[in-house]
Amino acid sequence: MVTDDTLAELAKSLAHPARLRILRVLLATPGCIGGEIVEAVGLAQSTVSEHLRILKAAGLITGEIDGPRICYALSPAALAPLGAFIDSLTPPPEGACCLPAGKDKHEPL
Amino acid sequence: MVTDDTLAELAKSLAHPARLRILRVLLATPGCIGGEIVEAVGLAQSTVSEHLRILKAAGLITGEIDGPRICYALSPAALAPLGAFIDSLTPPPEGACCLPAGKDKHEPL
DNA sequence: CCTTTTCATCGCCTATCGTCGATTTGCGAA
DNA sequence: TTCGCAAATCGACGATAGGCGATGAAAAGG
Repeated sequence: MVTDDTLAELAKSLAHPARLRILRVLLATPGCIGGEIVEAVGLAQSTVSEHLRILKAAGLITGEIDGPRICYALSPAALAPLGAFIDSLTPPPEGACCLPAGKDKHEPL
Repeated sequence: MVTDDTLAELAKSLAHPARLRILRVLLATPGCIGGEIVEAVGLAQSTVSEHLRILKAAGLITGEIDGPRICYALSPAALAPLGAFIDSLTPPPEGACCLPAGKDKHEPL
């Protein structure tokens, strides 16, 4: 079972344009990149580092030390619960919203 | 094209346990419910109303006026872009993270 | 008409987030 | 050892979000 709290944490980690951009950059870059992420997002190095920390804490990325730099890689599996939740929402309420029977809305007491 | 900003807004609307709970209640309730949502989430009515406003602003739910109450219904289609993004992330970086060739990491300048 | 019910909005307060510059740490190279 | 680079951490700031009670507005029913 995945708690709402866990799901919310996951969603929160995606709830910022800079973090989405980082994920895109990571996805588009096959190998290992270092400070190029900083240039790609256009924010201060410390800010990007903080976003990377958040993504790492959420399990969305992993960081391997590679000499003087750090190698970040995606761990998309961490998002599976969130994807499953979104999928579970997909079934639309086909039976109209309120009491399709007509106008006798809520029975009079 | 869906901008990172749009995606972030979508994710932000999911980034709170109370809102997830509201969506679950809406999903589990076939017809129209009113203030039962307030009881279900266990927060103050004004707080729930605010969360509902956020969900409505994000397009995740719709509200129809039905006499004295409001009929909320899911609009899961709004989440499609976010689901697509998560899907697009799914392909894992199979070619190992950093320079699979071995130890001659970054060529010496 | 007035009453009741239901939801939205308004202030107000606290907690968390996002951002930055500055500093510290870790590692390879000279 | 010392230097320089890359990344993380720290401290501080303003902005935003989340929570509440109180109030307001629309509609059904007597």
